[in-house]
Amino acid sequence: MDRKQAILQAAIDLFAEHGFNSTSTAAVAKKAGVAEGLIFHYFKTKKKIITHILHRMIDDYMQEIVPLTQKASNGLGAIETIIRHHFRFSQHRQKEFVVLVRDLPSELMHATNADGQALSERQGAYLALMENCIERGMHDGSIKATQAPETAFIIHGMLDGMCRLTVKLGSRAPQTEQLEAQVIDFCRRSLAAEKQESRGKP
Amino acid sequence: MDRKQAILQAAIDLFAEHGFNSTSTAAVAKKAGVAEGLIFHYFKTKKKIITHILHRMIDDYMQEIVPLTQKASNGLGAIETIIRHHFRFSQHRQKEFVVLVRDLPSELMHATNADGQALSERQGAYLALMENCIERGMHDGSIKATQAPETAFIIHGMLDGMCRLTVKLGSRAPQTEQLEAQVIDFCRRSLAAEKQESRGKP
Amino acid sequence: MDRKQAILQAAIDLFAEHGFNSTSTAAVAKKAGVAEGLIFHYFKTKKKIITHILHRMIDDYMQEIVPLTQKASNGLGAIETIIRHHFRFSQHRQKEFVVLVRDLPSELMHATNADGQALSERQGAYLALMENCIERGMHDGSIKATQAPETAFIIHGMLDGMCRLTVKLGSRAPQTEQLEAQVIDFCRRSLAAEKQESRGKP
Amino acid sequence: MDRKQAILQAAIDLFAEHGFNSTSTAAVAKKAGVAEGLIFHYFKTKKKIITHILHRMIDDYMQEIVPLTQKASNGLGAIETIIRHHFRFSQHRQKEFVVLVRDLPSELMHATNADGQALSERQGAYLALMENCIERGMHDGSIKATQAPETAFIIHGMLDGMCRLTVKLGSRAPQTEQLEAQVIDFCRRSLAAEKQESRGKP
DNA sequence: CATGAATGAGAATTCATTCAT
DNA sequence: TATGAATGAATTCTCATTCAT
Repeated sequence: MDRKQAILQAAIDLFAEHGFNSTSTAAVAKKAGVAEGLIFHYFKTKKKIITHILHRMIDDYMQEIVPLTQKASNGLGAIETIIRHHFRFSQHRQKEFVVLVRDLPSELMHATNADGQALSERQGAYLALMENCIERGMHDGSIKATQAPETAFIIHGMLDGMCRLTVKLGSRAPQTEQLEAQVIDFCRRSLAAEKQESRGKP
Repeated sequence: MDRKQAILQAAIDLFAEHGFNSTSTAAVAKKAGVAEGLIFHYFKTKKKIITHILHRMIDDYMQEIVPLTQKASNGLGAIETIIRHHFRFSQHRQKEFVVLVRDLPSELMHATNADGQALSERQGAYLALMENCIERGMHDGSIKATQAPETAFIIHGMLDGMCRLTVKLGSRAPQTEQLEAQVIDFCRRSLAAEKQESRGKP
Repeated sequence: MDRKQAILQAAIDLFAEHGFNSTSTAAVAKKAGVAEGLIFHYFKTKKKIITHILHRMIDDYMQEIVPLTQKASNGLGAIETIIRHHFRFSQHRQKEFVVLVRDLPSELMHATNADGQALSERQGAYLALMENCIERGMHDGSIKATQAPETAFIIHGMLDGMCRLTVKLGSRAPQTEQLEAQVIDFCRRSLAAEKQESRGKP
Repeated sequence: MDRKQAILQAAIDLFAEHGFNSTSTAAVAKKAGVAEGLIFHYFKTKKKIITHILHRMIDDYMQEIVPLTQKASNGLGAIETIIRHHFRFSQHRQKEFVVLVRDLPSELMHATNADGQALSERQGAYLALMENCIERGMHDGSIKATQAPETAFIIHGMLDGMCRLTVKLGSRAPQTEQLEAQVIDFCRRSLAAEKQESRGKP
């Protein structure tokens, strides 16, 4: 009902399908059923439409994930929680996620403007969260000794990269459920601390 | 000297710096020191410039990596080789790699056109190579039992995703050398088969 | 005053003088005193400008001619009416007529696109009207027995061809009034049924 | 074999199919199997290709038709000969004829340049020939009293206009043979002098 | 005679954005 | 808040023509 929401939804649909650059504000207006001028009344520029979408999504993501990691029993569990949540979220808000992986880098993330900086910060917050979980795991003994920043970088890259691959490959990408299980297994094996008591014992 | 190469080099530089969409053919021509028309004389369309660049790079990549994996002593070693080669190659042909991770997905990989399809195929070939190495590792006992396609997808996603993150984060990304070591360790731990001596014991 | 009409008028003038292909949209905009973009705001493509002009003219033509033929006392009179109206109309809307005979065939009438098809249909309607008049004349005894489609084709070709010749020859073409009289005479002699007094005699 | 002829033939084919303006010299060169530069070696400009084609065709036309009209038994027969020859010629050299009716007027016949003038002259010669035949017919009693220039204009327009209509309508145009018979009948009835003595006599 | 690389002047379109209503 | 006419700069691409080889 809200015209502003109609614009946002139309933008998400079109950006996901054709990409940010290939979607004109005229097309968004038409799909939303409003005059083109109204878009600029609400958002000032075209770029601010997509940054609005992405900010909102990332904020929602973080707001959900932070308490979840806190509830996790230990650091390794928190990482697993992050992965599980990532899959659930990227399913649930699929189109917005496609917008994110399609168009984030191309020209938005040049930290020269305020919007780019805001996105950079959120990116950094996400990496920091993961680092914290890893460090927590090293303290509580669930995660083996490792370099937290690099490891966070690896896992973040993995999740992001798989999203892009999924978009690229379309139907030729693996099934989500099986993939999720494999990813958790893959990371668990890498991260889990050795259970030393079993070795030492006769 | 060769005008065609000059155009390609200018395109790589500019696409890497500003992105494909934000680079005009006029800018490429100017940087290459040729008339704009010459670009179309050689490449017909703007899109064909970038696909030419990417095809060439991916072909070089594959031509190098395939023999290297064959020389590896076992499947796990082959995967390690792929990862090492990936880091070396992405350093060596940095700008082209940036072009790849910035702009590949956005509108090029819609398999509706011939160029998009060619890129899809190469993508598939790369995944297939990785799958083969994983299966080889499962046969020779170096890699634990796992689902090859999903695992290949994970590692491919990881390598690709880290490249993008590197571009996004710029100087805030981890050092390449340390990252490479961590990635290899991360994957080895996940993939390596359990040591068999424990099993053999009574 | 109306910007759209200004564009149309400028287009008619320029298309008539230089031909469709040799007239740039920039020239039309300049002559109309509007920004070039406005042309595309209203007409989407350059081709649609000319098809709009021609559709409008042909529709006006048909709307005028159909009732006139109905008022004619017999079939032969209807044909004469068509010819007279043709001359009047082509004088009155001279420039549009020049656009029609200059540029209609070249690339517009390829029935591959919607615009071309619409023009084709109108062409067909005009031929059908003439055929009807001829058949009507054969029924009411004013026109001799003949093949209506071929005869319609001949007269249509004649009117169209003379227009083109007029454009080509410029001042060396015959005077309109004398030509009109001659054309009517030419067609009357061809079409008129034999005088009946010889039949009526004992 | 002759490269020049190959260029001409390729040009005729392409101009007939796509029109003069929509055919690039590159396309002509490709179809002719020669380098683009060679076209300009032989013809200097693109326009001169089409004028060469049309001049040659019109000259051939006139060279054939003049002796034929001289052989005709009277003026009316000469006109019939012209019409018959027109149909035969336009069948025999169909593609060149299509080039003529498609593209002649649009921009070539501006008598501002030498080529345009040459075409104008040939046009005039053709009209003069027809006028002569009509006057001859009026002298020898085969053609009724009429204005020769206007009548020549009508018949020329008719033949030209039907050609264009044929191109426009494609398969929906009448069959050539039936059309030819009708056209001759149409013109004969208009032109033929009344045979008054035969009626009056017992 | 023959090539085809190279040019550069347009051409049609697109589109984000502004602004009067 | 809402419209959509209007702008004008930018963009990709076309193409006849030239020229060194």
